[in-house]
Amino acid sequence: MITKKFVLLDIDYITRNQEPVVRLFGKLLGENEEGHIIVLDKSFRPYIYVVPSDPSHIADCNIHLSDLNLLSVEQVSKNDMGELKEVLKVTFKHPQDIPKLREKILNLKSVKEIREHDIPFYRRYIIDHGLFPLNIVEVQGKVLNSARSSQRPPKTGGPEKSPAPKPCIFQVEKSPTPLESSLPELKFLSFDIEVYNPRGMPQSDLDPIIMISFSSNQGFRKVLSTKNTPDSSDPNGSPLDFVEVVAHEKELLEKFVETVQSENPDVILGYNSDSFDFPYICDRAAKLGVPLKLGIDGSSPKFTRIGFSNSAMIRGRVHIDLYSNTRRYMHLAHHTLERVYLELFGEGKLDIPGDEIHIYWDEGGRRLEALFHYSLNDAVAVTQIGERMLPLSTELTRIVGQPLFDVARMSSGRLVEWYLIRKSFEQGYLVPNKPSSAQLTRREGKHVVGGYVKEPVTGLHENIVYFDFRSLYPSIIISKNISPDSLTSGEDCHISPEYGHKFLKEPVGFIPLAIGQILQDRIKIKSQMKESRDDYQISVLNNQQEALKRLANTFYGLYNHSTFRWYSLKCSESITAWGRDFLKKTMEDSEKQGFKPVYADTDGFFATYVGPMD
DNA sequence: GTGAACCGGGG
DNA sequence: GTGTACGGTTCAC
Repeated sequence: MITKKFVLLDIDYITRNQEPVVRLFGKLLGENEEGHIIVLDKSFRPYIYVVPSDPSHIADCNIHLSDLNLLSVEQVSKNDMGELKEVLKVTFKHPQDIPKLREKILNLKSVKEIREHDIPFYRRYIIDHGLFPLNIVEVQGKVLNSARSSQRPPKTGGPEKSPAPKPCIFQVEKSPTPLESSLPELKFLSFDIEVYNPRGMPQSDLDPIIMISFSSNQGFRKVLSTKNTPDSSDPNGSPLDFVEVVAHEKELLEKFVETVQSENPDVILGYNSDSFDFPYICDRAAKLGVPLKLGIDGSSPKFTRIGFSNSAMIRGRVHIDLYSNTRRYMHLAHHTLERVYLELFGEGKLDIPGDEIHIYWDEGGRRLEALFHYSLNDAVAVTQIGERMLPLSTELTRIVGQPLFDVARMSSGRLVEWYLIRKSFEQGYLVPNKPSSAQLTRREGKHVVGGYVKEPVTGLHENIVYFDFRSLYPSIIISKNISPDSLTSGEDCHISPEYGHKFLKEPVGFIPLAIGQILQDRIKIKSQMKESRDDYQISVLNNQQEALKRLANTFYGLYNHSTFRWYSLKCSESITAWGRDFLKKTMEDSEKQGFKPVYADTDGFFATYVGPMD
């Protein structure tokens, strides 16, 4: 058996002989290795948990299940909200059997509820195998094809470029194992398209793509264009060395594909590329008959629905639309590429008004040259923004353990949820179900009293100090053991102010345990940062601790998010009650120390220092 | 005031 | 795809 090591970039499954085959896509590591690997694993099957109506007659439940076309049913013990339960682990032949059969199973009289029936198969796979995307994975098995073919499509002119090696296809024979992780450098390629738009916003059935520009984090820069500036002796050359002229739009798209293949990036970056660039490219390529073999497996982009919008997936690579990141993490009124660039780098970006692009194009000469610069500049700006924003997403990926593609598109609440789903697996807990629409309506109707507000004392205050409580909420959850599985009606417990909700002192609840681990990891990383002398390592560690901080601070508030699987009104009310209690008590204490609070709102308060009282 | 509808960003 | 965002603002009554 051969061993291969790679960085896990992407995961999916395909169906072969009606059976699921998981594919792990990675960037190869190690001596004499380059390029990408596709690992095939045929050994994993989907499953759900079934909670019986009558635990003492769990065998009846098993009999009823045997009528369905299942692979196996097995009795297991799981912790459900602090209570140990005997449940059935029901294994199916194919992931798509689950939506087909779960209603039938739920409707069986002997079945009380079904759990973990909505975990996508690829996510289940990496959780159950202990794999983390962007970490190093080792597999043992055999190479199915290691073709290092140097064939390339017929040349259409332009500078010579070495083709990327074809991916190594590998059959797993032993379960993949994660290795000690360090983050290998990822190659990313940004791109941006320009479209001829005499009627305002372009329409993909009418308006051609005229330019595509590229920028990588390894210095590659290029603009492909279907028009040249006239002041060049060579009709195919250009006075600008980064411009490559092609004959027509079809060739432009073919060159686009070739460039992605030869640059062979791990990550593809765009700005609004989920809803503009990729849909537009796909429409034009379909119209002109250009195969968009952008994926590692030669596949074309696929669009997956996330909410009401689509996301473009390039299989085996990671396509990230930085617009979603800037909207999530930068609090600006607008998130145009120009505005975001200004905010991050403090300088303006070369800009051409969108509706004038066709004018610059038609006019040619200096105007066209400006358009070349503008287009390249956009791609370069995307690379720079990526270099600034991605480290947080890559570390969140390695902590939460979901693919970078998903992590880059998830709210921090969802990140926490997937972090907890993995923790549930590790600790033998059953994951709570997503709320039904009826539960959602009920939850949305309930409102929790917010934080304490002290109206500001008017006037100009000097010697202002701010007492910040935001970071205190995680500590409240831990110190009061606020967790749905800790709720009790017994004795010897933490009792929340105002509401009197009771929480067990022991054992540590599922959520407080998770937050505790996050905070401990963060402390450990911070001390490693102090010891390290390696700048790259320090920056990675810093991103890790930032990611952990983000996760820890997200927990507060989640108990009151209607879609959160661990939603709990009692937990939510108790946090704010203890929060108000702490805030008021600390304000009182501060007055004893010579401070005078002038304004307070939920997370903290402002005070002036007036000197010690006599 | 309140709930529904719309919008973002891209050329 | 073991699927269906989100939060802020404006609109219509």
